[in-house]
Amino acid sequence: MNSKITVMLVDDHAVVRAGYRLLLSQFNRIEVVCEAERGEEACQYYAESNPDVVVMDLSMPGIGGLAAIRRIRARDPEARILAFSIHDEPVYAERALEAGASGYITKSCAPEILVEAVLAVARNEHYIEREIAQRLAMQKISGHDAAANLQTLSAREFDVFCLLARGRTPREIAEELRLSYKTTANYSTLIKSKLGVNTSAEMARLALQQGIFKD
Amino acid sequence: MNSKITVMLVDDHAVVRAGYRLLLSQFNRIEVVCEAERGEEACQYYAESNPDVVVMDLSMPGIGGLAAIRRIRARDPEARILAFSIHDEPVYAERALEAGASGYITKSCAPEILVEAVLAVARNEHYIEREIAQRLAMQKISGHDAAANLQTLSAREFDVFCLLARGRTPREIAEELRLSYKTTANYSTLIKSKLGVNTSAEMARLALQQGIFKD
DNA sequence: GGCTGATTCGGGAATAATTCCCTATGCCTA
DNA sequence: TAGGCATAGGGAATTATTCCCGAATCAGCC
Repeated sequence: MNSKITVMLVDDHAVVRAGYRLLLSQFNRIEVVCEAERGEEACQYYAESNPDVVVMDLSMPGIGGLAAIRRIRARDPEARILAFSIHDEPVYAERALEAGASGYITKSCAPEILVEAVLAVARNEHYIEREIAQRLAMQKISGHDAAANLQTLSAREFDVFCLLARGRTPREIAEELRLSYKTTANYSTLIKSKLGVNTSAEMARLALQQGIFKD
Repeated sequence: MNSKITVMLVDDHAVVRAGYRLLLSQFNRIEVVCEAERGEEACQYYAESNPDVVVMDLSMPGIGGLAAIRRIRARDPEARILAFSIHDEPVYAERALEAGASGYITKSCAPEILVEAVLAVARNEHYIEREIAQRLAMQKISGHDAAANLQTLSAREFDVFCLLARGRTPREIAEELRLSYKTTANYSTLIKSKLGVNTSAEMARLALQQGIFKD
């Protein structure tokens, strides 16, 4: 394999894409052969241009980056995809790798890291940004994944969860459910710990993501 | 003025900055003379290198892009600043222009638009991305109510609001924005009172309703 | 029946967060 | 140049949160 590493860029921001293209093109072992700005396009173009490496942004309109990763990998289990995201929360890396990405780096990284990661993924290696990898490892030990853990809530816990997510305070909930304020306060702590969140704002977002409320 | 247009890039993502530099450097009328990765740096470097145009990302740690715009304009009312943001919600454009930016474009735009905008701002013109301008205009006409309370927040208050709504605690926000924990705690109370909410969960729902986050 | 385990409910006490009030600085405008 | 905001934070009283604990209830199951 003496030929160049061919790369497809997937990012909904055209300027950003143009920047990466220039950045990668400085290395003559790398050639950007294709760009896509949405997940659907990425799947289609992948089949056509069959690049060695896909550099995939995760947050895009339409089917997101994760779905695109899954779809590409379903058709070609050998596909090597580098997730390139603005999010430095380990949960995003987790999802990307589960979906079939070979690597995960954030846009906060140094330019060299992007190149390094592309080369690593092209060599069929995994590449996860150092800091994220560490935080992921820490989480694995204490193990929590909020959405999955929603199911672990008991009936009563779920009642309290809904009200907390809707913006009620433990005091108000106690009155509404005719419980002691101590009870709801204790539930609040317990629920947060079960879901692996720190604030009621996170509960609200979780509830909305899970479609527990209509608005 | 036959000389080049000098540009300072401000963005906390090093890769992204490197990409823009390459992108802009393709046009020989433009020269990137300076980069900064935080608002504080931007203010300092502006005074030193005195560029024709500042391309400023809005979301950065420390003093955000808005504060940096304000600070630079306070010292040099002639400063020409192009806000360059990932947010396509009109409220962000509004705030940037209020702060003294001459233009507002998003990272979703085509590469040519960035160059076009830089050139326009250098000519002392205003440049607002078409779609954003239209949506801003529509909002002005229909005089939005729900967002009315949000508009009463000051720039800094809005920063803190966004982070609270995203589930950060005042402690975390203090660290992120390099403020005293007392300050963010006080802001938290003030914001809740201004918005007429009691909990961070309500803030999260408000923010989602207003489309301040996409997920 | 009696045993086990989960769920529900709440008290006590230490710790942390929230709130209200106040100060101080810088900047902007009248 | 005085007044008004926006910003930043200290002090102190009040509340909330958290962790640890005990008790009742109810289920299923030898």
